[in-house]
Amino acid sequence: MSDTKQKILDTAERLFGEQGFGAVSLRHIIAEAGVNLAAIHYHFGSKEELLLEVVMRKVQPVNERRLALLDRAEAEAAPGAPPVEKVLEAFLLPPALLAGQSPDFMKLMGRLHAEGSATAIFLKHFEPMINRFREAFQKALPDLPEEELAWRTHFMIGAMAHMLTGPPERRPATSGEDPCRVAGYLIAFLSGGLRAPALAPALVAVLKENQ
Amino acid sequence: MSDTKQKILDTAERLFGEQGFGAVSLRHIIAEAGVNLAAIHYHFGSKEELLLEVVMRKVQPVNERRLALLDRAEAEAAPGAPPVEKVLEAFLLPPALLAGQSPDFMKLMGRLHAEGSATAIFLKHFEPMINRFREAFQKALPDLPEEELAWRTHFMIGAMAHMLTGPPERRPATSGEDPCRVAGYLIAFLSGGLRAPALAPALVAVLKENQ
DNA sequence: GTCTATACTGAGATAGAC
DNA sequence: GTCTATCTCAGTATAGAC
Repeated sequence: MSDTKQKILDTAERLFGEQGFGAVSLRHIIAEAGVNLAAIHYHFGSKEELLLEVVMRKVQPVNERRLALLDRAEAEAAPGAPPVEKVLEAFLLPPALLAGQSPDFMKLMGRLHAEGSATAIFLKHFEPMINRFREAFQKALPDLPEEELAWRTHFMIGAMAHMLTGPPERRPATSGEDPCRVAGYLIAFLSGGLRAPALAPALVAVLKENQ
Repeated sequence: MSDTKQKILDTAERLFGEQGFGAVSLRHIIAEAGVNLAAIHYHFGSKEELLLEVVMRKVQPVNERRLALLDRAEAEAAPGAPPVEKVLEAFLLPPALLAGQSPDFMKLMGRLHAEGSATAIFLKHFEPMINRFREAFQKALPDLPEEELAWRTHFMIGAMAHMLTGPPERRPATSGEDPCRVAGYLIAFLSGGLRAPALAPALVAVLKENQ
């Protein structure tokens, strides 16, 4: 990779992390990086795509670590399947540790997560990993209807994303601000949710009455 | 409220809903509303604050309905406290119904939710309601340590927000696309999570080893 | 293939007349 | 309260030097 491209990525990562995506203009970045404005568009095409590369550079190792932990859990549980808790651990621990190290960076993730524009590219990078985990959850919860498992996975991602990228002023205080402790809270919570009995038709009826 | 202000709010709500916040310029809005550009800054101060008012106008009734349902659940359970499921129902059903009616609008909520800037004002409007619900959850789950309950509430809000405002292409398919059914899935999931046993210290130790 | 200089279009914001 | 005119600054596009 060229030196210019490298400098742009490093500077953008720092400035985006410190001040947020919207607050940092391309002209701020080129001033600090000592490069030309057009170099950004030459190497990345647009500000959005620059952000995407900045984020992906840090997220890739997290996803690799997730898969490695899942591999290990499956090897340990063979010939059976690992329990929900172990799958959750593999999925949640790597990003929780990253969040503990660089909270600023996670705010950027939150932006990408909330934006529609980058979703397609985002999904492409995550899909192989997500699919591996979906299978693992299905094996750990064989009795749950498929549609309900899909929704529970959706809820899980929401809870995780909010924990990782949510605004700091809304985060509860934690003894020691220990990322492992918070990850533990989340694993306990999610395993309870994933293991809950499937939705009873009676509840849907009650909800319809109240609407 | 002046006619100009009303026209701006109505037009902004429609355009933001149809095309998203970033894609709609103030100049689009004034063209369709037939008002002057400066009128927006006179009445709202900035584009961000306009969005905030647009959103709040629709969210206020939802919060009122939440409190009314909680009141009713508490009256029915007196002299005891309502179970977690009933509290969740009061909290989740009103926004789920709104999301079913106007999915476009919920994407705007997602933006506010993800942005740091509006958080303070956002919080001020939600705090009284959130506090009422926090108390209700505490009464329904008297054995859970306070710190852990705070985190579980945080996770709950993340799961709800992701269900309501998440990108449509990531939402699982649902039989009949019934908002009550999805709300039911969420209530079943969250009551399992909230009722889960408190975090075991052993789990934290295991996580620390793997880090 | 890389990078620089410069120009273009459209955004949100504002001062001051009415 | 409302409008005109104007300002500043953003992201983007292109022509051409190395």
